[in-house]
Amino acid sequence: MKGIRQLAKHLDISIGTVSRALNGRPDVNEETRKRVLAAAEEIGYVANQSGRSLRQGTTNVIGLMIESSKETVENSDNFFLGVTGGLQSVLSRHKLDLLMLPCPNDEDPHEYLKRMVARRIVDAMIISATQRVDKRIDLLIKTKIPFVALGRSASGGNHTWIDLDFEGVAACAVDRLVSKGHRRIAIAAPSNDINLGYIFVDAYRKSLERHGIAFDPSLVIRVKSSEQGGYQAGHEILRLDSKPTAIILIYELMAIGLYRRLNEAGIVPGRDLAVIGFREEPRGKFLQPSLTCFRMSLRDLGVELAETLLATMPAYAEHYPKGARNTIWPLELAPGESDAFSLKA
Amino acid sequence: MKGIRQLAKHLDISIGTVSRALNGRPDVNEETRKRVLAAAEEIGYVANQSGRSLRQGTTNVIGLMIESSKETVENSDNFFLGVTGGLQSVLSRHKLDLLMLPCPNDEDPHEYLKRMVARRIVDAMIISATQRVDKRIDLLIKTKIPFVALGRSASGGNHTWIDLDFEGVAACAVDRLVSKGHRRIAIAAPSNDINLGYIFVDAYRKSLERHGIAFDPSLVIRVKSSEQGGYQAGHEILRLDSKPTAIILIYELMAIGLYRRLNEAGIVPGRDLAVIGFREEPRGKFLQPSLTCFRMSLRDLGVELAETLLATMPAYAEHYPKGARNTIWPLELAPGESDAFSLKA
DNA sequence: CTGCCACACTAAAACGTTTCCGAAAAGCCG
DNA sequence: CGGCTTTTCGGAAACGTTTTAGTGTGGCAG
Repeated sequence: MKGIRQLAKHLDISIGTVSRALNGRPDVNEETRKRVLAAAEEIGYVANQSGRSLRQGTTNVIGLMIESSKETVENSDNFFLGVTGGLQSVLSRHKLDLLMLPCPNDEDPHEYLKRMVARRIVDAMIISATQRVDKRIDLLIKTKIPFVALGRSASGGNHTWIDLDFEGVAACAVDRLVSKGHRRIAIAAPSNDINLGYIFVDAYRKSLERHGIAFDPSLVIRVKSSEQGGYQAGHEILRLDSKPTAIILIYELMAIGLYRRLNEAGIVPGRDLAVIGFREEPRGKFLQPSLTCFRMSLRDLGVELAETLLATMPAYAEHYPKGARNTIWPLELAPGESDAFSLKA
Repeated sequence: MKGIRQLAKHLDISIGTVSRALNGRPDVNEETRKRVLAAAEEIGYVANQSGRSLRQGTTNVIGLMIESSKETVENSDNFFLGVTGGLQSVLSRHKLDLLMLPCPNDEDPHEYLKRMVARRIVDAMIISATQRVDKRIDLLIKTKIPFVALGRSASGGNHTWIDLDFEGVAACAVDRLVSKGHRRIAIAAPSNDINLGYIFVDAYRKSLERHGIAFDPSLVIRVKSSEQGGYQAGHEILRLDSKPTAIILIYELMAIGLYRRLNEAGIVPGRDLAVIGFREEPRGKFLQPSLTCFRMSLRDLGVELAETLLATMPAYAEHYPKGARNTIWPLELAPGESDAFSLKA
């Protein structure tokens, strides 16, 4: 005999009472509840999740879908591991566990998600790397599974999402550089296919125009968000007839490759070319020159994500008043040496 | 009506037959099987995992436990995301799915694993960051759950593990530096509390002695495996009376901080001090000077992990003959500029 | 004293699936 | 044609839990 039955037998109580005692139901004598809890602890009983979720239709598990494609791996750095800390701190308060679902890179994310959802292994989902138009969102809406997307998307009506403040970052970077006298400002970003690439460059363009600076397409360098991409960006810049005096990187790791390429050409970043990165990692300030970039707390983002998600789950919504369905997550400027010089005076 | 019942009704067949058809059992007419498969596809039926695993006692899910503590996050970089690719490529052949279980950093890993195991949500486990003596291993052995540990451990008798070839790397690095005329070789590693720190430094010491070089404790710099740690290591070196001519880093990111500190002191890495890193990342070769370090395929490691794990699972062992229970994973030297100079002649 | 209610508990149904067992049909052999 | 095996399927039990409905107390108000 196993499971709750064994526990019940051992206590000479019906299994129903044991279950209610364990789950904190009101109609059980406090005295017996204590006995049950003690016995459970002693025997080491933990409810079998399959049985429980079969009956309840709920699993107490939140899924976080991530993509493990090579591209993503290189770029995401420890983004997700950082975010999980914040996620867990909120979820654990509700006895919810977090499961990361890494989509195989040879499988269609949509199909993978479909399978995971059909299995009924999670109560709610967080999906990341949302595309401009993303079938996964329609799927989740159709199956009525609570979810929140990390990354804005145009599809599926008004679902809940959180995204980084790319516009704010681009605007702030441009403003800062312009105030130091820069007029020719390059930007390194991925292609427009990736939502982020589109948004970032668009915001950059608008900011330039706000300062009355004409948008020059040749200053938009489309490269991958990696060291390799940074190196390549440096390469592209050097080939321009009319070289920029500053460059904005969409990802902080790119600075490593950029620095390398510049050094090879005898150009000193932070003196001959101003550089601003995007998301600060510990390494940003150890580069030479240290990188001016934008700082954010991955943990806080995780907390926000979790709270937003819980607000969409009927069983938990009461504690988390439904705020804005769409959140723009701010980043803070962390000045470094890489753009310290001024062209003025 | 839902689930398999609906499907059976729709086909006017008993649910037992539907189930057997779906699961590829032999005692079902090929004709009816086709009908069932077609109908399932059309309706979009996927077996409810709770019901299935309750009955079968199996979940078709492999758990990969990772720790999301701050320290780990900073150090692991994309180690796990890289490994999952290889893991999945093997597991998916057996219709097994991979689940990452990120242990909250405020919870005891042992307790967390205990909870996850008790839930019966995974059929087997991969645990990482194993300690020198690790309670989790005893737990897994006691509960008879197939598992493989990423990282050697002394506890629990002879369980299965895979670990990187720290001895080989340390020996190779020392040999290389000595052959270039270096005699005072420093090493930056975490404390002996962490298994890795102990093994690495021990292998380093033995290699030195093999060359008849006396082990000098003052050349062992105990720091964290991060940019910050690298910076600090540089700081420590500069304070030594008798300075080393070379340094071995246990982690490639440390080079960024080390370079920074050296540059601040006017010391040029790769000319005044030879530097060898550990695991190569894309960024290693973009550093200035590019870092000599050791290369490995995270994906291949994932494949090896998966195959080793499957060999320990009775249901799959037939395809994966039980080889060595303990595997030392080799790394390959990738020469760079950081140790290119020679002290000889 | 009677009716009512709250309390604490038991018994049993239900969740969705797989699998065991048996039975019907069909084919084969003598 | 009778007995045998093989093929194919249906019925029902089983997995471990939660939850509903019901049962028997005892207290309390009328």
